[in-house]
Amino acid sequence: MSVQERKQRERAERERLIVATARELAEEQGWDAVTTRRLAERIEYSQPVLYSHFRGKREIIGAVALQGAAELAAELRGASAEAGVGASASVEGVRGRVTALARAYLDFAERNPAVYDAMFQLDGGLAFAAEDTPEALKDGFAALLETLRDVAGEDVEPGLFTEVFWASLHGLATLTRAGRLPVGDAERRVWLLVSRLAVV
Amino acid sequence: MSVQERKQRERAERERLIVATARELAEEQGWDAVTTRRLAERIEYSQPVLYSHFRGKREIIGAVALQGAAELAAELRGASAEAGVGASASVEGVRGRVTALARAYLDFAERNPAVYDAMFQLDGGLAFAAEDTPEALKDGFAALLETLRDVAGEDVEPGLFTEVFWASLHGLATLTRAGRLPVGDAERRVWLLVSRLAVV
DNA sequence: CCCCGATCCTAGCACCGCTAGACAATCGAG
DNA sequence: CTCGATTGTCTAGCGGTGCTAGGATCGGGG
Repeated sequence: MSVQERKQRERAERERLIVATARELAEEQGWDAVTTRRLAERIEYSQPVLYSHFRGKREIIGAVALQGAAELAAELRGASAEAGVGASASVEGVRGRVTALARAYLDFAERNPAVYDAMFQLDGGLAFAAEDTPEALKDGFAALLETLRDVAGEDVEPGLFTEVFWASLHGLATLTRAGRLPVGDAERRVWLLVSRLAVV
Repeated sequence: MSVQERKQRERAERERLIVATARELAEEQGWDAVTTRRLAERIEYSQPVLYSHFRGKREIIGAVALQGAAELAAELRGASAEAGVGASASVEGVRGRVTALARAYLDFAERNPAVYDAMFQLDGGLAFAAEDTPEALKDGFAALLETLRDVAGEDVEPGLFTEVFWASLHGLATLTRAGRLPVGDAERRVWLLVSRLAVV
């Protein structure tokens, strides 16, 4: 049955190709340019093969979103850990980790605008805050929670605090990218957000 | 020249009808359902008539967005003023006004999801944070600023503070409406945001 | 070796935003 | 009052979209 295994491998490889190509195309020219025709042409197959892997365009967007969520979670953990070496429990140490976390989040959104759109602006058909939420999304939230739980304050649930902090970051990310906020003051906005919301 | 004036009035009336119908249709069935064909059918004209009033669909979305911005600004001022009667300069008074402002903002987004999308999620072809930003949008920001300037704190520019506060509200609004946040805790999130960000 | 099932593509559906050009209604001049 | 010009509106169509039915083709198993 080795031949079937090979086919399965090739099929999985092609699926990765589809997702990667969709992401590339979206980052290059925006999601509007990601049509099933163009996508099919780039992977050098006809349109219908897309539908043998995904139920439709929404599911392709969803796949990109999932991939992005995993990357975002990893980057958030990396940034927090890197900022946490040395003075870990001190006031400056904790605040430094939170600042690094916020910066990493906004940085990700700026460097991967199309992926960020797939995750939060477009309809990728993904469930949130429900029991059938994909693991990668829950893990992204968890990555935030791990650092933010230390600055939620005595009287506030860490989960609730994380939601609010996340929403603030999300607002900054989207409004900045849409040109709704002046570009120069990004760092000052992060400082303000962290210094007010985080309790150390 | 009364006949020309009448025609001009009728034309302006039809333009209002287009915008109002687009808004209705969007609130009823979402912006995806607002196609030029359906919109034309509802106003009982043919498609090309739309293009004699607007450059394209984007401009129609933009018109709905502007209308929404004016309404939002009015509601924000109303909520702040209503909460400000009586104890205006006290600590509880100021915080009450800010809380009312935040609630009014989130309430507007929840009651008018399609209009909110037109303002901030969709491309209505509107400029932001630039010199040619439409008056209604600048006025919306000003409505926030009027109340928030009192809680920015000594060391923080009111404009910067308003940007951050606004971004937080925007994040809460969009994530809530996309089902990305649990529905029950909205009030607690507002309380947390106000009590941490606002300095009294 | 040949058949049959899996795999892929061609062709097409209904819809989209938008526009050219035909047609009708209305206005102003003689 | 008539007639040409202007204004306004509609029909029809273009190139594009997401998606799918049905036929061709290719390769493994009996």
